[in-house]
Amino acid sequence: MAVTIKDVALRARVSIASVSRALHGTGVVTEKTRLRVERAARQLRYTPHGVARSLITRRTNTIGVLLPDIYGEYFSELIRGIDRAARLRGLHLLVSSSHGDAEEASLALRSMNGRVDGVLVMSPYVDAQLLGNALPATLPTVLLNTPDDAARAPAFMIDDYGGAKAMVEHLRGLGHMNIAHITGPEANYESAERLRGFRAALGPVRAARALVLPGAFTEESGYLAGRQLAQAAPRPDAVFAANDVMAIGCLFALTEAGIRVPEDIALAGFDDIPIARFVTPPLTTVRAQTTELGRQSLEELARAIEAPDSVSCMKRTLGTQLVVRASCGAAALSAKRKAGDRA
Amino acid sequence: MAVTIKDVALRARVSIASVSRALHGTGVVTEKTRLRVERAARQLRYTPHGVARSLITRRTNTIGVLLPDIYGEYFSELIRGIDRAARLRGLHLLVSSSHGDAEEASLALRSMNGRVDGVLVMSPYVDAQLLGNALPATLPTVLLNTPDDAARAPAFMIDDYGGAKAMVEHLRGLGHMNIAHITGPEANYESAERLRGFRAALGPVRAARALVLPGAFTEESGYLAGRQLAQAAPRPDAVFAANDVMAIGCLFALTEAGIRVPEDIALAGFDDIPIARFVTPPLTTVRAQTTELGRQSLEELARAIEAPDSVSCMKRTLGTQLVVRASCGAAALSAKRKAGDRA
DNA sequence: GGCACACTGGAAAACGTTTTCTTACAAAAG
DNA sequence: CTTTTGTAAGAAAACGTTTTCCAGTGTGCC
Repeated sequence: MAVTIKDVALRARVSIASVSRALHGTGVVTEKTRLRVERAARQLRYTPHGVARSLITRRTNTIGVLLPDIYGEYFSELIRGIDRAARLRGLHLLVSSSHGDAEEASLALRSMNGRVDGVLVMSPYVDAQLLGNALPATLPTVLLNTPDDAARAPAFMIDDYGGAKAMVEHLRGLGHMNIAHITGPEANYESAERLRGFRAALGPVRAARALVLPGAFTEESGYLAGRQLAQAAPRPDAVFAANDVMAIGCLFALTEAGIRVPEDIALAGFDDIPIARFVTPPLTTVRAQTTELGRQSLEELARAIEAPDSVSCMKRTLGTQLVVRASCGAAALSAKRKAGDRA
Repeated sequence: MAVTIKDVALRARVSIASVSRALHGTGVVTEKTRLRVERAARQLRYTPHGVARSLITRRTNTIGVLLPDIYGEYFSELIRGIDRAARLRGLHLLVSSSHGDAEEASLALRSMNGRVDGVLVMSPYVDAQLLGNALPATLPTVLLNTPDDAARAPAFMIDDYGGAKAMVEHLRGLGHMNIAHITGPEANYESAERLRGFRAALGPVRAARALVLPGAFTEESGYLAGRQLAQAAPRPDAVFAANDVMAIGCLFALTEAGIRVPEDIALAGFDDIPIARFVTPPLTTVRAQTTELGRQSLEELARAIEAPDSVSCMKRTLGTQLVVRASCGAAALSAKRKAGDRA
């Protein structure tokens, strides 16, 4: 049986109230009793029972994090941002991932009820509407990259559309005429937005003719798409993959097939994961502020928890940045950038 | 104010006890009252308060995960293994990372007290002894890759020593005489074990002469080591990096310096992260069963929670596997393997 | 020396559940 | 018709804390 506050009180020969006061620093206690309590607590190795504590204080110091997946560098970066900000505020993270459908996500959300002070929800597959029913209206919530029309919670987004558009425009500016696209998973919101940006940059006519290969945000799917590209006739002169890991998988398939990047075909990705600059050739990509997205959304959530009244339901879109490296064939520019890039 | 069981009881005109019985399926209730309760619960959107629930049931269905870091593909893989197994068992994950010193880790552990049913601790920097004081003796614990002499908890390890030794022996077998090593962080247990394996494979004389470059398990540190290697005279004919991301950083630096891999210098890593096979040339590495490590340790913890008496303090070492790809220069063998590798 | 006052520490309520114990009621058996 | 048995539902205890309220003690002032 674990040692409770009662045991400490018994040993220190004081009431449990005094133990609480002495250990927690709150309330006034005599120096003498404080020492007695502290000694007893130390001897018994007493640690307050977190659950009992939060039941009465109505604070768990924990925030729930609902993610579609947890796998790969992208989520690693995101969680890092969340984790850092949480640590800074003394908050813990209750994570829950792999939520294919609304049913599962809803269940996970319900089971978090009363165990967290707020939730951070990233649900690119499921509309926020459906999730709404799962969580009590009072629970502070912040959405990440989640399609939500009737925003009833603050939401943070990456400018998937704008980033993709800018990248494709950049490729066009380099003289590439025939640009292919490797998409993300079908029902994914971000994936759809990036595809939309791709199409917008091409214009309706070219977009209709463009080669669009289905991917799944995985190295494997990028590799398979790369193999298809290697055999395509006519072969596109540029490929824009919806994320970096697919771009890297694709790069490998192309290299394997003897197709040179960027000489024979230009390549670009999205996200700027850390490894992107370390592949050969270094990957031109769209920098999404993934860590920052995690950080900001947690900060906003923390604010919402502190002051539930001032919740603003604002929607904030984080801008992206074109990162030109060698893989797109903008050689001169790339060389110049690269020097500063690692400084 | 959130809706509680009392509100449901009031609305359904039954006692709170009946509400609990009706909703939870336990105990006997009349069909009529069950329906009444269910209707009331639905109308009020009642969700049980997790904290209150676990206070009385003495079950949180949550396990604490203490990691030194959360960043990068390695941890991503590890967490994936843990997460999957946890999901299968209906367990939640309370993660806590970035624990440089024993103080921090100890604090994190204490704050988990009473909020988790057990803890999974990976602490390659801090001896388990020091951690011991932080957690109540009764709390089920499983250690991962943590140095622990007086094992008082089940422990799972990767065979860092054996894997490194096998790899270096492989490199020697290919005819490489002068093999360099890029280490992990200084105080890290796994890093030390891999270095030990490296030295053992070389033998004392060669080991003393070998070039050992300090790294930090990051792409950046691998890149910097690669730059040093490029300028080293005499240049080693093989490099064994203590993990894959450093190997990839190193590969980039070498390529950048016009040094060909594997023609001019052979390269090998450790971990077999997913991206390893997609760099050019594909990376020869030691496959550590990272996901499996996560899975097995969680399963063991779950067992320990179910049956606290049968806790065996066993120490289990997961074997590694040599994955020969092109980067080490074993071209013929590599080609053969590669075909099956992706099948 | 007596009274007010400051201050310390204890008793008890509260948090939202689950579960045990008890009660009430109905049906069956004598 | 009375007693027993069985079942359903309510009352209350329990989980381990924090915190409010109150009592008791000692000190300072008149």
